[in-house]
Amino acid sequence: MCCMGLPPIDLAVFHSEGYVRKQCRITDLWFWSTDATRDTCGDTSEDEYTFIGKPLIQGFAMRGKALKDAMREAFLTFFEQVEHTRIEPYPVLARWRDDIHLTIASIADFQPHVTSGDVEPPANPLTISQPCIRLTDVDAVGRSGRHLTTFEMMAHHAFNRPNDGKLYYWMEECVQYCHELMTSTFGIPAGEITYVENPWCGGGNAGAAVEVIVGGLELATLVFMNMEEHPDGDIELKGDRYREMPLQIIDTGYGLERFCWAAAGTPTIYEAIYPETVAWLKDLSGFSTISSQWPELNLDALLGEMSRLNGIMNIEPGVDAVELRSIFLRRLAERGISVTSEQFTAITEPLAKIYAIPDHLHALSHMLGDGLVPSNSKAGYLARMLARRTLRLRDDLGIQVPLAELAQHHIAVNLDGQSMKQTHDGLLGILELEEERYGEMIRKGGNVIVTQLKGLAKDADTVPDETLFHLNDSHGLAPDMVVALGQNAGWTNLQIRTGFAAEMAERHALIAKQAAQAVEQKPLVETIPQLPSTVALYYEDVQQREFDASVLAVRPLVGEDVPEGATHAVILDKSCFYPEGGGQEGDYGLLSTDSKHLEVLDTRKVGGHILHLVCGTFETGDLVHGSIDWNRRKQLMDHHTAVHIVGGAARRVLGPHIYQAGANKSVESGRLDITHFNRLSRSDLDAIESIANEVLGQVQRTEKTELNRKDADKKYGFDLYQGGAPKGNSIRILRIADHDIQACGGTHHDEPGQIGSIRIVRSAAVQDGVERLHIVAGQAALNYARKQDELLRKASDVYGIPTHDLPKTTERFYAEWKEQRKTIEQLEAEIVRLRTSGGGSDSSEIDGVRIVIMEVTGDLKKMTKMLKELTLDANQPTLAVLGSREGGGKLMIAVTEDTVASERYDAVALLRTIAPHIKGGGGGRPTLAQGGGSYPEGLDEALSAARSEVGL
RNA sequence: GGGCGUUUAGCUCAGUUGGAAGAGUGCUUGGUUUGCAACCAAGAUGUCGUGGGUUCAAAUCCCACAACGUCCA
Repeated sequence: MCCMGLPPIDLAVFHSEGYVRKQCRITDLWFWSTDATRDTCGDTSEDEYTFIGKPLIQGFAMRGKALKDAMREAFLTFFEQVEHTRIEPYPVLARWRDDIHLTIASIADFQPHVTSGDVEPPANPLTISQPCIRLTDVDAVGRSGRHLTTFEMMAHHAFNRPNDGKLYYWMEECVQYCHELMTSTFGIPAGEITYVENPWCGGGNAGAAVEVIVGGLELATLVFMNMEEHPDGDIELKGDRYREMPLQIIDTGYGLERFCWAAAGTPTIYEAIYPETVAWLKDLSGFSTISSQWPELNLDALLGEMSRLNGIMNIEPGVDAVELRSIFLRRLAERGISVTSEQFTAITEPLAKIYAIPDHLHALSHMLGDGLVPSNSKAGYLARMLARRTLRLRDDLGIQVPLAELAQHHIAVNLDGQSMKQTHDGLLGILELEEERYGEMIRKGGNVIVTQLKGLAKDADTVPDETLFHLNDSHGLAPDMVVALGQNAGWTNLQIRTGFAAEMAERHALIAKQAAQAVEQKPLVETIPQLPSTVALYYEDVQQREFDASVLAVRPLVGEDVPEGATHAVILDKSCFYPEGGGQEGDYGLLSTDSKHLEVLDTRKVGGHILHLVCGTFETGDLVHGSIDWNRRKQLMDHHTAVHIVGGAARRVLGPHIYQAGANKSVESGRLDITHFNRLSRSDLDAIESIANEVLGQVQRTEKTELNRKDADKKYGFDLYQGGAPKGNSIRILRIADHDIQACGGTHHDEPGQIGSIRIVRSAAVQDGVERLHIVAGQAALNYARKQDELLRKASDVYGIPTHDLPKTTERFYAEWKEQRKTIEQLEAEIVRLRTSGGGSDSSEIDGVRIVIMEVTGDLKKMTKMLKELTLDANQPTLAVLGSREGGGKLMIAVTEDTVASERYDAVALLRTIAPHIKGGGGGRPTLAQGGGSYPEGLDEALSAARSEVGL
């Protein structure tokens, strides 16, 4: 993280408050402290937490939600008093971004468009308390005493543009605000604060930064982001080159929960922010009875020391648990806390789980509250992972409370009054479903484990690594679950090999790294010269079909993804050809001059230019007349507007979590992918379809407006970006009454009624948590209906019945077919019996073995049935040779097992001798051989060869 | 977005090297029992997910599709 090479941060505020600049003897970082003798920066392996049992922030006696609320309010109020505008937090699902799923910091709200300078911030300067979720340290939550997956980042931001004379404040004022907040609002003595200079870089940006350390805990970071990565940059940091950027951003982050902890002085952060849930879970899990076994043990002292130790020990992930325990025991003993290994385990293990649960519930409630649907990919997977972790923690603790009930309790206590997009019942319903699916996984897992372990000796003590990897990756069974379930199933000595967890994590990291290598796509044309952007006529009038324009450039096509026959891209000064985008396919049509007509095979967009893909060229400066294939365009518009209407209808029928996960509109049909936690039934589809068609009649006109992003966000929120995050500052918004409002660059009908009708043909699961609706509208709907009719007609014509009798008749035919097939099999067997039992020419006997050599009809399957009749009766030792002329000739030979017949005859050897007569081969077991050939005419010879072979 | 797995009787699942589709449970009938549970005996139930391919022969090998599940980004 550290990038050296920046000048010292020497501010007047430091000097006036009595701070001196020193270098840390452990980290080498420069820091400011009022204590001239201090030689560590405050955040090192030698700086212990000093606030545990001795709160450093005064005046906040409450705990839990009340503490967080008070702390947040104090922070925001302070910055409002110094001219910052308070803004509402953004969702934890970062739907305005396509590079991250979750909001990981307050600055994430303003990336990438505000931080790049393209979009105005909602206020400037501003203050916010942004709920964030980071899952990278999920393993440490509960164990370390301080890690959280979900936290609020309190912040003050300023976006300066010194070139435009817009300078709000920079380092000096920023640190001054911070210092005043810490010392006056929160009453922290200046001597307890160290300001550490530690430059920051990440995500293509960099800048000087100051960490604010209080009592060994980093409470805040102040970043002065003023550089961006650039190959020609004149500042080198950590091997990358940076240059100054026009925007200079104050990016701060104050950890709300850490402030709460420093104010409460509790042994761990969890007791400060989730005291009710922790107490409840202790109760439910019977923790108090465990800890009361040892009345001589001071639990608070133990936990406090644990947190202090955790704070200074940088525990690498994957450190062996046994080793870690011995380190802790040794160091606790050094501090005068005597605890046995048994006591340590009995107390810390359940407690770590109790602490993690409210944290996970908090993150989960935020995510689901924002309308996320759990699934097995993308952001949904993160929610499922948290839900399953919580369930396992709960099960490990032996708590028998449904997940939904835990969440309900958590929300009532910790998230009261929080506005959520998802309904309360919807959220609990999703959790019930998740618990059901988890239970199902465990149940199936038991079977899978037994099957996988079958080859393993019952007294084995380890499971092969490959088996553990496989069970984890393919069946979701974590190694410790495998061991536990395996022990129940009889492998009582099983244990997890030391160091296995770390190896599995490494292996996953390696796989992820390999997968990260992106495939670069070749551009459509080599270069586009400096030209004005093409004027898009289709926005002014979606009905316009013809236009005149002049040719600005013609470029040969080089990309691979071009329509067949297209050789060149024509760029015009204006066009009403819609280029492929937003899931809507490009227009086709014609470009012509007086002497030349070129068919437009597809239309694309590169930058601000519309590329008409044609076979042939024009001269630059030619005046062309363009006309679009209107039937195609009309159909594409039908589907596009219909997709929006169906999306709105689905939201009304299924709930607020319905979000567009993708869409495509072609001439044949429209496709809409929506997020939902269950498969859709036909009656769901019917309900959506009905509402969609009602909208066609009710909404007279669609409303198309263009807003800048700041106003669009404010007016409509982030549901606008269902079709993906748009790039520019200007956003086109399509509003279909209150039914559906989206940012969309496609072409849409002014009057929805022009679509005619909408049919939802079917739904398919494109991935877990995402349903794909296939939609036909307008002419395509009519075509679809006709095609369906035709299918029905053709099917019923086969039977010669009216179409409404089709289901009944088909059912009857199928039942009869099954029955008759059975009868035929029985009859065939009967024929064989008759031909062989009567002692006819097909059957004879040699020394107590019945010999049956005969030609039959049928394939190998039927012949097998016949052979069964002949050779399965041990009381009648038999050698049977059957031949058929089907499919090039088939031969099958069987002898009754474990009888004199099988002793005397070898079916495979006999087959090999006679098969050449039908020019074939085959094989099998000594009691059953089968083969085939390519010369059915030789069957008679083959059978007589068999006769002479056995001596008939 | 990438990886992996599963799909066989109503249900839960076996099926080894490609060579005669199985078990447990449930079901039907009969027996035993005061009744239930249990037990004994006999029996029925299969588009081996769908569609192609390889092969004399495919539940098994290959390809595509579908449904379901799972790990990771």
